[in-house]
Amino acid sequence: MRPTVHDIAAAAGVSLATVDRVLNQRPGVRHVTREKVENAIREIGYIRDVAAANLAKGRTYPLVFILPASDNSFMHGLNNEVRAAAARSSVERTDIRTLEVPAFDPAALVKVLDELSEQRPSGIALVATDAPEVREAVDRLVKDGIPVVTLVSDLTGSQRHHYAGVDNIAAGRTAARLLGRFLGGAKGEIAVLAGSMLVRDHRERLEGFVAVTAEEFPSLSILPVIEGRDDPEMAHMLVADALSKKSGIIGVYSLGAGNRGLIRALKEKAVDRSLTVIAHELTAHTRAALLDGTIDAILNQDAGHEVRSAIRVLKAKADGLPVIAAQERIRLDIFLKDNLP
Amino acid sequence: MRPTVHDIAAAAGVSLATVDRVLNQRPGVRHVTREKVENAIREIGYIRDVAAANLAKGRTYPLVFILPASDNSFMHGLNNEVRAAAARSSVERTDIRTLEVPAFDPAALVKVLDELSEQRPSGIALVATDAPEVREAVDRLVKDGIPVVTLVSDLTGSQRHHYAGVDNIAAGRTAARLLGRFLGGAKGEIAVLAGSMLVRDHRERLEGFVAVTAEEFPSLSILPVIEGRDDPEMAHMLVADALSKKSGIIGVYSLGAGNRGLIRALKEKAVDRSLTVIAHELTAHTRAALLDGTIDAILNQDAGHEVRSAIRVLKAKADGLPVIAAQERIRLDIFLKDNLP
DNA sequence: CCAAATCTGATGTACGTAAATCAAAATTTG
DNA sequence: CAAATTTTGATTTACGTACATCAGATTTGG
Repeated sequence: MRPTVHDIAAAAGVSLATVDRVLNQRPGVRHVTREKVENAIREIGYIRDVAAANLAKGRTYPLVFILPASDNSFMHGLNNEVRAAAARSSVERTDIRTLEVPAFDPAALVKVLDELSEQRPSGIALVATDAPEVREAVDRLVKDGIPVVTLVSDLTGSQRHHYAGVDNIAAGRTAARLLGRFLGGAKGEIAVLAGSMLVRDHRERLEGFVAVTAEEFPSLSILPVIEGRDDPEMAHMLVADALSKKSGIIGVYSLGAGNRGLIRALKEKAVDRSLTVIAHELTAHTRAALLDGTIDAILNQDAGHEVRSAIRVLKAKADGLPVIAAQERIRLDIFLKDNLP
Repeated sequence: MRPTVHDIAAAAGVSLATVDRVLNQRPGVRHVTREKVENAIREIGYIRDVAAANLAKGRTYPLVFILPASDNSFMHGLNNEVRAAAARSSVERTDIRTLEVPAFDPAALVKVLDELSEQRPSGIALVATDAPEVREAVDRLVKDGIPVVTLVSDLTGSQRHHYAGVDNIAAGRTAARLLGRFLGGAKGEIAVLAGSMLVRDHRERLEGFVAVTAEEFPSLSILPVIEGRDDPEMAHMLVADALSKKSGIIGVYSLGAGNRGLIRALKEKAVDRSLTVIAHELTAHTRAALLDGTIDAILNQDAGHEVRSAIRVLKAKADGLPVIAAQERIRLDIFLKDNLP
């Protein structure tokens, strides 16, 4: 049988009330007594029954998700997953609130973060915009003892407790190797479509992609990055233009959102050419394009896993509990035609 | 606030005791009264607080994992993950026992399953051997109300509640497409190394592999399957032999275990040839081979996820709770050099 | 219509922890 | 050394559910 608070009291030779004071760091316990209790806890290997504790406390975990107000499939999907998690709130004792902030706007994000520090939620998950002032705001929250996890896009150098997202450098490298291998040593140009070089995840994907292409596939040359702002219309225009002008393009890497426009451009301009195309994020559009052969592979991060992982980690941190690292690692999904979910 | 049993009692105009009798399907409630209570439950949207219920019951979930006594890295890994889960037992209220049965031995498996039906554990997870008598034994357990999930290898046609493993046909198809694309239209022979055609997962992988190769890469011809019994020594011998005799081999698909032997054979016999190799299961050996270029891609199923998923599902089924389907889907990991964990 | 059988209500205890109250003991301070 | 202060103990209630007991009510069969 698992030891209880009573066992601690007996082992330490103190009363239940004192054990409670120590466990919940309430004042009114002499240093020596506190140590006696702490030793007893260690010796008998007591683990707090979180379920019982939460029941007694009537505890819920107020969590806040801060998402960018971007109008693309991926962010919609992410939003849906947060909503789905919120629907499970009563069972999971969470109370999830979503805040939308303008995309690519560090100041707005900082403002929201600072306001949250007043309300002291049990935890905060945010899609980070990579800027020094955001880093500082996050560090302030962490210093205040509020668990913070970054979602999808990390904030390197900050004190955030955890990052629930994929390794974007690895993603870019993987894309490069897939593209290189699929092209089988052919010589030609590669077009790269990104959202914006101002977001860290896109920069990292590009970095990885360029590195592996240069190292291992020297016959491929990467054209200057096309920045489509994750906007289908813009992506369509820019890609169509590039395909018209450059006849040497044999491959495309789309590392951001706005793939709807890319796919349209490919269908218009490249029916006769056999381009090899790798894109990010599995959506209805990219899925169809993968199935009809317009796209050759899709790299994906599972928004549902990211959201659930963020919640698990935030709850664990709020309770000072350990997390299962392997479980919280967000994997890069590689989809070919054959292994679509 | 979330409704409680008291709210049901008030809403239905009955006593707490009657509500309890209905909720826990105890006898002594007239049909009309039962319906009144059930309606109230539905109307106020009552959800049982599982944590409180488990606390009151002092409930633990005795779970049994039945694993084949195979001496390969994957099964060792699976075993370790079960042990790791068992170590978390006190926190998760589980009581996990592992039973080892001889591999590929339906009779032994059936015997164990039938014995378990006496002990009535909260749930059973098994690596299924594909045979009619096993199917029947599983169906008997399910009929008895014991939750059963298959692990790694499914038991199609049985009544098992869930399968915690990858889609092996999709895995085979994916391997074929990767291999075909990596080979870029070259003409030649493909060697396939399997454990045994008596296990369903291997059969399915082969089936998927053959289908896609035939459909989409007609320039590749698949040699008769080499059955290495998941044994490194045997695999080494057979593969070395094949490589010596067949100079037309340009690719290898290893769909089972025993990759240690395969890798050794490749290093001995194919240093001068540029073979494209795809293997299953990420182990220390295959990882090293991927990094040094001996293997080009690894398809993997994450044993840790499979075990944790099986536990979650078994607990949920034992409580009659729903599962998050997307969360329990075991994904096929594709590893290249660049996205290794 | 009455006894027997069946159903329902009222009540109390338990699970492991949190949190509060009040009394008693120990310690510190003047 | 007494008073003030701090520390500790004892006890109670609560969280939401499970489960048992016993008394009272209702229904059923003869």
